[in-house]
Amino acid sequence: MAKQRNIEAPALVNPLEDRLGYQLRRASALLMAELGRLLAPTGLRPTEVSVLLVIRANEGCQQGAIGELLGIKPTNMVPLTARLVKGGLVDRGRADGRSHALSLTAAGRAMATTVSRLVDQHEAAIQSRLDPPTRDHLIDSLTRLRR
Amino acid sequence: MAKQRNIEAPALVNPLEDRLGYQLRRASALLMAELGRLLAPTGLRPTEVSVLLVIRANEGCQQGAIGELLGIKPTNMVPLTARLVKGGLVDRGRADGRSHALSLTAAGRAMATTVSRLVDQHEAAIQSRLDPPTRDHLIDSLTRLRR
DNA sequence: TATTGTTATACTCTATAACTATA
DNA sequence: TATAGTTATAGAGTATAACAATA
Repeated sequence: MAKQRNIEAPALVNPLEDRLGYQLRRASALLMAELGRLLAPTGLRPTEVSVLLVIRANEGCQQGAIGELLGIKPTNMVPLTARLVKGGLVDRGRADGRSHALSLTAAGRAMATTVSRLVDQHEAAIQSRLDPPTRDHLIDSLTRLRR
Repeated sequence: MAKQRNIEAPALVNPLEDRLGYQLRRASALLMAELGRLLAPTGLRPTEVSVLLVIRANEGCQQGAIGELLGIKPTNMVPLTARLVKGGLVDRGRADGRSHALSLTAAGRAMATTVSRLVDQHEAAIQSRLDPPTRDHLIDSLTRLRR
């Protein structure tokens, strides 16, 4: 006799499907995981990469300013920048007795080029799932959502 | 003499502004934090709430099926459901010697009503920042992004 | 006194590996 | 042998509180 299986196995109703918060969370988690895998060979995590790219765009900026820009608390910026400094990617100059002026080392600039390319590659992969005007509208909506 | 301050204080350039992954992550983090604060008085976290609502919509479903629906690994479903059972919100019946049939207790049903209302309230708050057609388009795009 | 960064610590969510019990 | 659930553990990211050093 046949095994009578899977007749309604994946037939669960998802009551969260039409929630923006839920879809946002799922999509974000998926993309961050993808990006994480893409960045893994560089030894950097997505958050570290974001800090590295902000420093490249703002040579000599302060640690706290980066955190403010990226929504990372001062407390959490400490191990983040420490790891970049330890990895030889970032220099911690002195701006002031109490603040650091962060800049990229030569290795940091090379790494920034590499990871920037990987991020571009990931964005391109996303675009293959979404037509360009939809992508732009999406970015616009998300930015507006955050104010 | 005036203190000559803040002349270029918040003037950092954000090179990630036009990245979908970045905006998605920031928006998601913001919304989840908001929802978390809104849910705090109930003693439940966002993830637990999502499980509770899935059980309400699928009485008697299995633990693993919920995880599959929500993208939560079996390993992580364990403490999640354990906490709901311990809180008297969920009953773990037996479906099979090896699987559990999850259902809501009376308290669980009441709690589901409460948190469902809070989630609705949060979604409404989001909508006030986004016109309805934009919201619908956003949900559609996010859902499509995930396939 | 306010600012910048730091330490210590805890929480939430997720991830891997190895295991038990049942089918 | 495959399936459902579990245990132990680690990691990434974020949070609060208390503190030191400098301005």
